[in-house]
Amino acid sequence: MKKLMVLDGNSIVNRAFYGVSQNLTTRAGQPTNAIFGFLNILNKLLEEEKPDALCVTFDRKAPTFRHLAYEGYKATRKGMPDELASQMPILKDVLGAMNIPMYELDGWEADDLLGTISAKDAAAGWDTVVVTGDKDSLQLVTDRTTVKLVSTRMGRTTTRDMTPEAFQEEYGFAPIHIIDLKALMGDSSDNIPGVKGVGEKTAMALIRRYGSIDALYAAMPTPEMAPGEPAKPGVVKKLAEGEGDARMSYDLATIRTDAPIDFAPEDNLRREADNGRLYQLFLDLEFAKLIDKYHLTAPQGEVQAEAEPSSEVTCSSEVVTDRTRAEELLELWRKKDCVDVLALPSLDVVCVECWLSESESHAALFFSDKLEGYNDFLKALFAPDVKKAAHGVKSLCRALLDEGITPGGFVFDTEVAAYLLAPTDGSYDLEKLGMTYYNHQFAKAADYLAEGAFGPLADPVAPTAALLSHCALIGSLRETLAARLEELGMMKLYQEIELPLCSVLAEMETAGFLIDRGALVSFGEMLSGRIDAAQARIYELAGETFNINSTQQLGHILFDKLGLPPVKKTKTGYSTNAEVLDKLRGKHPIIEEILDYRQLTKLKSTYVDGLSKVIPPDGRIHTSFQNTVTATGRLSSTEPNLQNIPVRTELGAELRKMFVAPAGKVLVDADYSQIELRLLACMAGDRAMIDGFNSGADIHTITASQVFGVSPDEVTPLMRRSAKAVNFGIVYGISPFSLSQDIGVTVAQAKEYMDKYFQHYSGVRAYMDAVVEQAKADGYVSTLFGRRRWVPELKSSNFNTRSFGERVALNAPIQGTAADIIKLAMIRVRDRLRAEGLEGKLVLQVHDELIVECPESEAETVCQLVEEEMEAVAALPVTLVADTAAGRTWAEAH
DNA sequence: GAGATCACG
DNA sequence: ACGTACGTGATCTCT
Repeated sequence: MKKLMVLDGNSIVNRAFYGVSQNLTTRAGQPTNAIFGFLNILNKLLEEEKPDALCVTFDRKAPTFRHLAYEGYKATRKGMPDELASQMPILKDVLGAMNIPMYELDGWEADDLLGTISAKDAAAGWDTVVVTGDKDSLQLVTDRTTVKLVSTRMGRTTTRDMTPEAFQEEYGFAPIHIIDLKALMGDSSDNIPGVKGVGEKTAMALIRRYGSIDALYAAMPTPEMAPGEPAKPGVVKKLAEGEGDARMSYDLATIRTDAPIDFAPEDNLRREADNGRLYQLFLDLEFAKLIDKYHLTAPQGEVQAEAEPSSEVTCSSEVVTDRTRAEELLELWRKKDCVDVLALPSLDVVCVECWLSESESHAALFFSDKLEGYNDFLKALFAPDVKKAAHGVKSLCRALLDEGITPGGFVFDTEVAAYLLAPTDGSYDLEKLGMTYYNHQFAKAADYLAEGAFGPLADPVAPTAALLSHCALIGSLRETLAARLEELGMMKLYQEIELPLCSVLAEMETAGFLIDRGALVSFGEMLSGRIDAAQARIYELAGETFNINSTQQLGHILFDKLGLPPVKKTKTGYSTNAEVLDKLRGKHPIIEEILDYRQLTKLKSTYVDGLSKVIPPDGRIHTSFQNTVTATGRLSSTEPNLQNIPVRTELGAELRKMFVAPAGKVLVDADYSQIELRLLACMAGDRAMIDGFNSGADIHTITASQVFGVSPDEVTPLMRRSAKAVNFGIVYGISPFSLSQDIGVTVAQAKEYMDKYFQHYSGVRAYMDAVVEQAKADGYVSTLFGRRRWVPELKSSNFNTRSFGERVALNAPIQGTAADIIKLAMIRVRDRLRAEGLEGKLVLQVHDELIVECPESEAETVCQLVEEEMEAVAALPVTLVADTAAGRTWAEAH
């Protein structure tokens, strides 16, 4: 039996577009991710299926005759984003060059073409494999036609073969009856109305039972029949009223098999690609790897020379062992706009590449043990008068500061640039960026980072080659990423915030935060005593010993042995988290003990023991600030995390007394008051909320008074608490359910609070709707400073994923703008401290809070300076307010 | 390595 | 009818 594979072109290209990194582009900025993804999927399918024939269908536009039948049909489908649209003609060129037939027809959708093709195949005695990401096509499944469902998750493509058996297994009825199912439940994405009031559950049950709507309506009761058949009376009523809708929906949901196309399966037999044309296209698309994979060769003649300009580039390199030569090179570099620098974290080895002309580059390597006066060389290279690009400027600055060198002159950071362009990608190794942006596999950094890679016993050839190629890659990325930042309007954010922040962060890390080791130790001893006591009481109450840290064992004791009612389940068993235990409070004395034990062990292991491990001899804890991690633009803090030191409970807050200033100095703590809520007011342009803030009173009380319609002095603590929960929830894209959980009221009450809230803050409601709509159209959201977050989840067909996308779209601009603002404040505070010759230095940032350590004599000046700079970052309809205080310990200053 | 829990804004 | 708040990092258990 011969087999034809037909691809639903639009569906597959969409999967590819949203499944492959948004940042795959050519050097010129033409996006190529959808094409790349499409070809990968195609290759995988060909290997899997080995079909005799192959073709692709594309949509043209919504069918006009259906518009006449039902006006709303397809009206809700949005056009594709520009980044995808620009790839479509190129993709069609590529498929053309691969000699793969394409079918598209004005007024006909891919579905109908797929239906027509599989029908004609079957008539000709062929088998068909329909490949699509769209479940609509499942009705085509027959003994002759398999539908291969493609899904792309996190760059990985998975497929599922739907045969009649597999379909029956999953749905409980035959594939053709999916039409009947849709006739009842409708399909909002295709504007098929279905029967009003009948959802998926009801429809599935009915179709499983009756098979089709014809059979269902044939079984509908006459008035004299007993109630309860074929469904509950309410449903019967809806079915009866909706019969017209059901019949019309049935027609709308039916895929046609009579599209007027000339099609014969044998016209689509696999053919060799047009080598020359495909080579040129892949070259233009910068798909070097695919050229290899398809064994394409350059066409003969002039094209070849033009196609490989890189062959004319000369790269030379040298190992510098002589001071005079080093000086000579430094002098050359001082005249350049930018040189690319790659330094090992140890600073033992440095590679600098410099373009001498358009076609000639030169790299110089420096080894600490081969160049005399190496430290002076580093000092000169990293001075402000040599303009440099590097990958990970913050870490490099930190390493230099630790060597006593004050660095400057960084004009580009490829890591930070790549992060701004794709803040959800997670990591930005040079090797990975080489693949993302140039589709080329570079050597691994591990080759030169390995212990002793350049040691006396090692063969330096491989690590040196890797080092040189990465250094050159920094140069290429610098241009590619700069063009992209410019194009997306992020250059200012990059140059004025992210890049200067690198050295500020490095200084903060180097400064560190002094900790009172003695106090920490005795706090730990106290905790140990209380933990032992709590543990003994728990064993006593449980009647046996067990590992309290194991949720599994704890769940067994609580719910099986002691018979307490399980409140919630997790994937792996009973849930025993604080929320659950809180609900069980009073039901058994062991609960209180466990909560207590949890708090104590958390403090001991994460904080006392955790922090003790990272206190160096100088007594100062040096955290690492991560500036390329969060999706929103915030910083994070690791090894240790100083951004989650306890404060909310009395015992936990004890820890903040151990973060101290040295003798003669104090800590100045400044935090933004309600910055996210203020930003929400500004970005939404909500008059009521703006006025609320500008009145200077407490925002939660104001909100409560407006929402509950009482004067501010009549607001009860409960009213304020509810208003506060709504205020916070709004920023996260809350639902009434979660709000009700949070403040312990019914869902209905929570909904009422939210309705009232939106009545009074109508601008906030309008803003929330607008921001989500905009995000759906653009594929991203942005902050006031232009930082972007891509939100591909909004396109998901999965309700939960899509809802998550909506909440992200609401939250990211607010959280991200706050992050932009405090970053700018950090730069200005550092610059002012320096300009005014003060000794004070930043030691910590905790999202909306800055901590400066300074001499007692500077305390007042620094308080004022920090407050001024933090408040002056942005002039907005609601003024930014920062509260400051000074103290000997963090607890005292906060 | 994944999942559960809990510390922070 | 769904499933239920955004962003992080560290520690512990268990497979």
